[in-house]
Amino acid sequence: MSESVTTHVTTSAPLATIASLSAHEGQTITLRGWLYNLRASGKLLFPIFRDGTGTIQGIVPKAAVSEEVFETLKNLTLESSLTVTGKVRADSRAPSGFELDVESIEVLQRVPEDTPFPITLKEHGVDFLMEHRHLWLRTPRQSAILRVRATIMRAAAEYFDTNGFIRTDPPILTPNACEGTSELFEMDYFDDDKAYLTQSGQLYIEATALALGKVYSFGPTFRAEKSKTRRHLTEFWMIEPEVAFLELDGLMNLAEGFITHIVTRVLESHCADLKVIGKDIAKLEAVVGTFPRLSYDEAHAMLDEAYKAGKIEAPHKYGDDFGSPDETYISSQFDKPVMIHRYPAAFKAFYMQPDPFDPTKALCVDVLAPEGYGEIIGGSQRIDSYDLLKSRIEEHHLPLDAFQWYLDLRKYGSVPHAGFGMGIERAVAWICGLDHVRETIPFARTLNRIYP
RNA sequence: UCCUGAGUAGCUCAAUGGCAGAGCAUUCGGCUGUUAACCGAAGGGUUGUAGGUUCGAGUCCUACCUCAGGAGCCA
Repeated sequence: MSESVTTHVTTSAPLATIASLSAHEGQTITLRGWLYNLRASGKLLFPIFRDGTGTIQGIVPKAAVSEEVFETLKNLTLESSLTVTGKVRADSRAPSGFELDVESIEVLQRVPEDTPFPITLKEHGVDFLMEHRHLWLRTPRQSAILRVRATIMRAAAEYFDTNGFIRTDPPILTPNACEGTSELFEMDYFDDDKAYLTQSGQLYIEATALALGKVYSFGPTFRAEKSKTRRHLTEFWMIEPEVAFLELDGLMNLAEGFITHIVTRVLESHCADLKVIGKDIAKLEAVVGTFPRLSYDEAHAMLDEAYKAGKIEAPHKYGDDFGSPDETYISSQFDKPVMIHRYPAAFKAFYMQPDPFDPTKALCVDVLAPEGYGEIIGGSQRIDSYDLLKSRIEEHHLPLDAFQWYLDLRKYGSVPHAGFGMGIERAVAWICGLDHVRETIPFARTLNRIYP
């Protein structure tokens, strides 16, 4: 069983973090963290410590420390918590450029031998790793991903905050099934009522946009889709701007500036993390700038040519939505995100404004991430006519009384307005170059897993 | 919901229908510059579950369970 935790620290050396060690060269400092790995070569030990900011290798020659310190470290188990004091020394042999000449160590909690830390440095299967997600998070790659995620979320909010947007978060609990109940999580809401977890705050932020002009929301959303792919979670985070007096072209400019800002921020401070994760930084550097814009018709023509040239297996039928292989082909033709606009209105959401030049098309845009990561942004200009919106609600057999408040927005000073939503996890998967969105969030919720 | 694949030691995987194996992890021993260290040794098994075929099943058959990848749908 586990030994007791002691928190007293007997050293007088100043505390430091591993990420800041370059500023402490030649100094004796104390780190608080965990034992990440331990190699031994007779009377010389090479413990690797981690503290959440990085890892550092310690050097422990038997002759240089007390018998107690040497024996304690020699027999220490992986992921035991500790404080370690030593002198920071530059060393060209070290991956980070620095090593720690250990002077003393204090163990807070020693991991028992009979229950060793389950995540080893060797490979593991997906099921095992997800079952131990709470411990998997400690590995350098997973920690790096979460640091990049935090920057992406901060940069996303920052872009709107510094451009005159007001954050107005919509409710998580919603009263009615807006677009069909099959993909909604349902729950009891007192007495005889039902409530549903939100699958998008869009309708609500249309209301706040008409109150405040430029708004955005940022929070978790839920979809009970029985999707089992590398791009799907049942709970994911979405950031959604909504702007009064904005039309489709302006919306595409907004999306372009938004993504460019996020990528720029990640490149500014996460090259080391991206290297640990294994992402090709050059591919991210190519993203900054203007993005190609294709109409649905142009994208269809591109797929048509690709099929005739034998580059894709199945032909794309004009009038149908693009499938996953179609999107992958289109995005592979560019090294930047691609914006595809003006899809046929027939398979798009009821609230999308028709194109005045071709009412069979909707004024909408999807942004496809490079490298086959699929749709990261979906947005549109919204219908601003009361009569048109009402008839669309009826055509889609949606309950009119549930949308009365939404129709009110077209009754009291309606204006053109537009917005989009970006799924954070897909953006993180693309920017980090991950195989699956389950690694982009601390605890992924998927079709088959809700533990831990 | 549909299609495909996989379940064997704590983990990752081997094993023509014929003795249950390896690497890593753990424990013990060795090694003063290791980078997933290395070398030697030990312990560790209800082969996903239930039935069936067979002299004999991890292996073949049936059903079920779990997981993974994909399709559809979506961010």
